[in-house]
Parts: sequence; C-alpha cells; structure tokens
Amino acid sequence: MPELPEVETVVRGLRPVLVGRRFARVELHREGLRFPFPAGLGQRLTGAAVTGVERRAKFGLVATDRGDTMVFHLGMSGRMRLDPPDRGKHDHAVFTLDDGHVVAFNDARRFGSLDLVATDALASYPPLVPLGVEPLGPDLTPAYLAMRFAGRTVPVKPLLLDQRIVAGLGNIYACEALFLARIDPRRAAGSVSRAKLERLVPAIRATLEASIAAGGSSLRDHAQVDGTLGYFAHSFRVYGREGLPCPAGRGTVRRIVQGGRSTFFCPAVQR
DNA sequence: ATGTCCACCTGCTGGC
DNA sequence: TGCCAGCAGGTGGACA
Repeated sequence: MPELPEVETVVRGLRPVLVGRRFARVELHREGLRFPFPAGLGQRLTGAAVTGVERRAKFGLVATDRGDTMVFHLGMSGRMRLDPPDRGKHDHAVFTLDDGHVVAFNDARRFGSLDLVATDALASYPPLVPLGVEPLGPDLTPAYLAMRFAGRTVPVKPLLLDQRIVAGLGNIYACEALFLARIDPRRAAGSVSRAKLERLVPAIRATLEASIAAGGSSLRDHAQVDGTLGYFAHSFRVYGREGLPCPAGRGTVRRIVQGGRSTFFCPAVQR
C-alpha cells in the first residue's frame, strides 16, 4: 500500500484521532517487525499525550508530550486500523486511547517498523538523515534533479526510487510520473534532458497530489485510516496495465523488470 | 562511490 | 476441496 500519498493519508487520518489524547494502553503482540521494537516502548508511551502527527518521506511521526516521537514505517503491507471490529491476525501493536478509541498497527508481511526517538534528536535519527528532498516541497526542482542525476548511468526509473534523492516516491508513482513526463524509464538518469526534467517535476507533484486527493476523500468514511480506499479509488495510467492500450492513444503498455521491480510504461510515448 | 542482486515475510491469483 | 509458481505499494545489506 504505502507510498507517500498513502502515508500522508494515514497521517491525516490519525491526526484528529490522536492529537490531544493520551495512550491509556499499549499492547505489543510480538518483539518487533523489520527491526526489534525499542526497549520500553510500551512503558514510555503509556500515559503520554500526543502533541502532533506528521510525515517525513514514507515515515509517520507521532510526537508526545514526554519528549519522545514514535516513528512508524508501513513497509509493503502496513496499515493503521481505527477501532478495529475484531482482533486482526496481524495487529502487532495496539494503542488504546484515553477516550476509548483504538488504533492497531497491522502488517502482514512485517516489513514495517516502529521506533521511539527523542524528539530533539529526530534530525539525527539515522533512518531520516540520508533522505532526499520532499517531492511536494520547494526543494524538488529540475536543477536539483539535474545535479543528482549527473553522471549516473542507472536507468532513471530505479533512481527515482532511491529515497536519498526524492524521498517518498515508490514503484507505482515513479512509473506514473515518468509516463506523465513522457520519459523512457530505461534511459540513463544522467542522460535525461533538461527539458524532460522540467516536465518530470510537475509530473511527480501532480501524480502524488491526485493520489492524496483520492485518499483524502476516502477519509469521509472515518474508519479508513489505512488509505486502502484511496488506493483502489485511484486509477493508474500505466501501473499494472501490461498489454492494455496506452491511455495517450498510441501503443501498448509494456512491463519490464528493473532492479527486481516491475516497471510499466508506453514505449511509443515515453522516449 | 556506483551498480546489481538478494533477503526479509505473508497472502493472493491463476494455471494445472 | 489441492499444489505450485509468480507476483505484490519497501528497504537494507552484501558483493564486485
């Protein structure tokens, strides 16, 4: 599920539920996910009040009034279930709030993570340090991409997945943005023309913003903090559409594998 | 440094 | 109802 738009949707869904509330109870149903949970996670959170819920790249940040920030990553299959009607098979961490609401971190594949960091040390928290620019922020510019792509021979598509360059893009939206910008995903990153980079930046933004808008609308159904509805509601132009006609009206969508991941594109449109 | 490949884990789908 | 291969939105580590 989770690329930047899905994490943003989760964060926006959690914020009104969590901010101003205290954790009355924290249950951990295993030792960890991708990494072990930090020592004392439950004790350190229990009784703490949430002061803010933010996103950085694909990380969710839940700040408390005790000087700690809970950092979560949803991996490939992570979801936050709000007031789950049942005990989910993969509800690994369950947070009960002082008003009775419950948030369950559910993650079948367990590629997600959950950590607790001193808020004043967040900037030096190792997983956040190497991250590149936020794609929806002011720092993503054609000049920035030109600088980061210079001399790189890797195809541009896998390089867009490198969180040290653009933080938050994932496999779906990298494919979609390259289609919008009419860039061949196989092209060496360093050889992408300035004109194409000028198209790529707005393509990335438009793709992510459209998806956030779709996810955001699913929040009307306020039990949906997992972004699932928005995910399905979003219609992809090339992702997952191998063999189907290109939405630009010429050619057929192809699927190739780059760096072990599927890339979908239209060779007739993307050069 | 850069590029390439693999591992981590469960669930689902489609073919036989 | 079965079995198996292949696929999935991410990332960190090993290796040349």
